[in-house]
Amino acid sequence: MDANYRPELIEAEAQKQWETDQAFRATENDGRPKYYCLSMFPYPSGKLHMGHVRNYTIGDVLARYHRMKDYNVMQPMGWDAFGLPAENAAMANKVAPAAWTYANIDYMRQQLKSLGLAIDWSRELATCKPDYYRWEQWLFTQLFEKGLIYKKLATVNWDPVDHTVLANEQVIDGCGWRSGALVEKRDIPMYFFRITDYAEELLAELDHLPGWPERVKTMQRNWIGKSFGVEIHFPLSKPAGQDVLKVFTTRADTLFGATYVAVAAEHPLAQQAAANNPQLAAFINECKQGSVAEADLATMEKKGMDTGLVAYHPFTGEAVPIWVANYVLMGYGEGAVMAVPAHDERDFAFAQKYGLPVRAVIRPSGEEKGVRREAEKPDSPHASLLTPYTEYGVLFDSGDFSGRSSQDAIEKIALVLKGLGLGERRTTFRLRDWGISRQRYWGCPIPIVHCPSCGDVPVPADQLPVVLPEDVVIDIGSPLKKMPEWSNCTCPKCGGAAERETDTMDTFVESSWYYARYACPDNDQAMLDGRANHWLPVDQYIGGIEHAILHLLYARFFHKLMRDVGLFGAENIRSSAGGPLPNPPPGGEGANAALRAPKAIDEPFKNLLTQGMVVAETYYRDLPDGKKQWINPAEVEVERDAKGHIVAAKLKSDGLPVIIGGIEKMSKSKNNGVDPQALIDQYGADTARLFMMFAAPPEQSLEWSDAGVEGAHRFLKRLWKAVHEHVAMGTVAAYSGGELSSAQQGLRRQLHQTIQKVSDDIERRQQFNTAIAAVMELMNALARLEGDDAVTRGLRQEALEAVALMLAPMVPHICQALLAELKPGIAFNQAAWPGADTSALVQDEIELVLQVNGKLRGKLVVAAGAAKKAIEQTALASPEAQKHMEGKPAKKVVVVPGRLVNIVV
RNA sequence: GCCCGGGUGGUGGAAUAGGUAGACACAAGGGACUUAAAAUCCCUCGCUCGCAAGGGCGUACCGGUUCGAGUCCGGUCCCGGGCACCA
Repeated sequence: MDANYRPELIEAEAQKQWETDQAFRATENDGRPKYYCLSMFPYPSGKLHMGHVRNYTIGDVLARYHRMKDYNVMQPMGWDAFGLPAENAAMANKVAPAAWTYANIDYMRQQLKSLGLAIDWSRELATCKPDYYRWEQWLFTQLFEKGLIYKKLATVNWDPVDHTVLANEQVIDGCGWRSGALVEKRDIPMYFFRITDYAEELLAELDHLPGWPERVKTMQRNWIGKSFGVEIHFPLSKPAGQDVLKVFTTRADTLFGATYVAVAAEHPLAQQAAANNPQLAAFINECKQGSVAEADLATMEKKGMDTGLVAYHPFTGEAVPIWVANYVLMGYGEGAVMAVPAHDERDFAFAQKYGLPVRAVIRPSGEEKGVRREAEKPDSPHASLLTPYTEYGVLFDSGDFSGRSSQDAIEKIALVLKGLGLGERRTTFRLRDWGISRQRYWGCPIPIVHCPSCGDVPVPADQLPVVLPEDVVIDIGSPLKKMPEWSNCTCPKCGGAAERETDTMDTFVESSWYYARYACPDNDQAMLDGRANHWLPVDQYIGGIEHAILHLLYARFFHKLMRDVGLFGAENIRSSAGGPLPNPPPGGEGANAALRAPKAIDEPFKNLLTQGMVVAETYYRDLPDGKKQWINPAEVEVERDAKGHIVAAKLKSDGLPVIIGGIEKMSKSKNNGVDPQALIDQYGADTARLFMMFAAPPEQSLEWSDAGVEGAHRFLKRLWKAVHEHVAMGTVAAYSGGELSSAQQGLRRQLHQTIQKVSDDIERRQQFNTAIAAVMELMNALARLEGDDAVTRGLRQEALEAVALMLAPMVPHICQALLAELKPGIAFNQAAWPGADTSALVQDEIELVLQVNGKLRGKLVVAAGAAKKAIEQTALASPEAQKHMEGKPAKKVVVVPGRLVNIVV
């Protein structure tokens, strides 16, 4: 055995062996229980970043741990290969997106391999390859036939200079990132998935996902946003051209406080009023400026204008003005809201700004009386209302409904409105249908042919895939729209001249089903086969918390779509290409979960671990053109104050100051990434893995610092040295029984406690930093164990074997090498996880904490099985207790078994 | 703006069901070894009063519940994630 730890040698050797042995290949015909461990696949952006290293190490620890626990583990890897960055890179470097992407994949695959991940590479897939997206197109045509996909107008960011649609991230302060032009909203036709048909099920199934973090489920619930409200019709006068103006509200109890109605700029009423009102037309035009992102809409200044039209209150018949407001969105509900300034923050601010009346109709209910400000008293003049009262309460000034509670009034008002034909109860969802059309090139072509006589015709299965041409030149806009040789075709239905759809799909579509395709990536006859039934659901999914809503919701939705197309049924073993579909379930798509397949197949991810982000300090300098030059932390030297806080920073190369930009997620745009390759090259993969797992628990965000890496590396060196020194004295069998001194007994107890803790930390808590800390403590204790007698050496052998096994999921290369020295001939990949010897855990005396009035005053040693009463006596008699009780009698004595005694005087 | 998290020593973090706050590391300081340095090993290390023994304070801030609160409840501030075309 080499006296020195040489990661570059042992890692290369171990990886080579795993590759020749095909050690991580997963097969279905295996008697053991399956464990499908999946980390979110990477976008091939160029090289791995720290977030990847963290994500894949976490996944690998869990995969390797379960492998040692005798599960049939499948851990695949692939590439989320379509997307915007490839087009940007193409423009910047004059390379085709495909070539750029494939080169990145090759580089990053080699990087992943150098991390020593237990991946079954035979299942690798890339979403930009026709043999993958072909099935996405096939599913699209199936859903299209079933009516689960439809076309409608949707609003996008339009760059009027570049004549192109911009992604939200390409809009900076309302302007196009390249052209700098003021962005406009524009309506274009797009295809939509009817995710709202599944809203009920997507919501309800969250209650059956105990393996998901509560916060993710909460976020999804809020996103789906089921709300019970009332649709209210405000009658219109004849010139308005319509009979009623429909609004939706969850607060029908405030109806008598409605003092105006606000409609979206795109609302037909607004359009109509603008026809002979140039000022209004100008305002509506102004509303068209800016991005479509909700964060921008919600934070912009609330503006509005009176249309001059009025609607009539459904109960009082009073005329209320109709305003156009930029905060009302056409896409939500009816594109119109009733405004109740007295009981809604936003309406209140708007009314204040434009001098609209405020009419209070809800006051706090009895028990809360007197808590509220004077201004909210029912008899105070409305003008003095300082803040709106937005809680539920009791109605007043509300006709027959006065005196009712809010909840009661909502029911009653809905009922009366219904009787009048002026509204009814309605359940709505915040969730909107998923628009998937993208006016971009580097994505999966939408398999639709536009025929002048047949309309939108899905491409038949035998003509799939619609292949995306890869040899193209990119400038602004999609080249597909300028390639008649690609888009001209014949109609599959009538054979006449037709044109292909030139939009591609949202890249979230590819990532919504890749987890299933890993089961059978080689099947060229069907999207999925029986192997998907074997492996699904994913037992453990690991990925960034930033995917908590969109990706995870879309993947859940797709799972249900695939189920309802019959891909998980018994019949899915036959070719699904071109085959007949099972009948759609009766009564709509979302309504009949009970009629469907067993629960297990309703959700794709059984357990979810959301890792926090890897963040780092950012630094920049302002450039003369107003832009920022971001500087990598590696090029910056920081100055700290006496307390260690960063006070100033300067560039190493010129010594001049740079601006500290705060801590942010590592990203290319902020140039604050730390290249993991340098770390791996210098210290080896095991050090990188160990540091990543030790620095923070997986769910927390991890602030990067180079300093800790050294420590991780030193620990591995100490571990290597400890094994080397032990092995150099000759082989010895692990301790298996016999008399032990109390120090030996103590060490052996710690060893088996550590085994217990590490198992629990990895399996249940998924908190690897404390598992590693426990092993470090054990190693520190082992270093203090003196003696070279046979028993001590046997004990050391037992401990070192266990340490090598316990650390194997985190640092597999070194553990394989150490185990080979400790137990020559052992097959590392068949090594089993160690079990704790419970007989070693027994203690006959335990230490308790002694408190007087909740303050720590001393310690007590009592027999392990001592009765509460006896412990109480011992505690009261102890000198520490006597001293701090100052002669006063004990009012109460709290004994927490195994923990503490608290004497209250 | 809305939804979801987080805030503990100089730093990363620990405290798992309300029960010893600071495990394990990093950095720093001191020492040993060395001609010297690196490496390695040993010691100190929340703040504060005290020669010491031993006190007091302390988990962003304010208040509450409890014998006991980093942990639970109410409010405030700050930081991060998401907001439907970044992935």
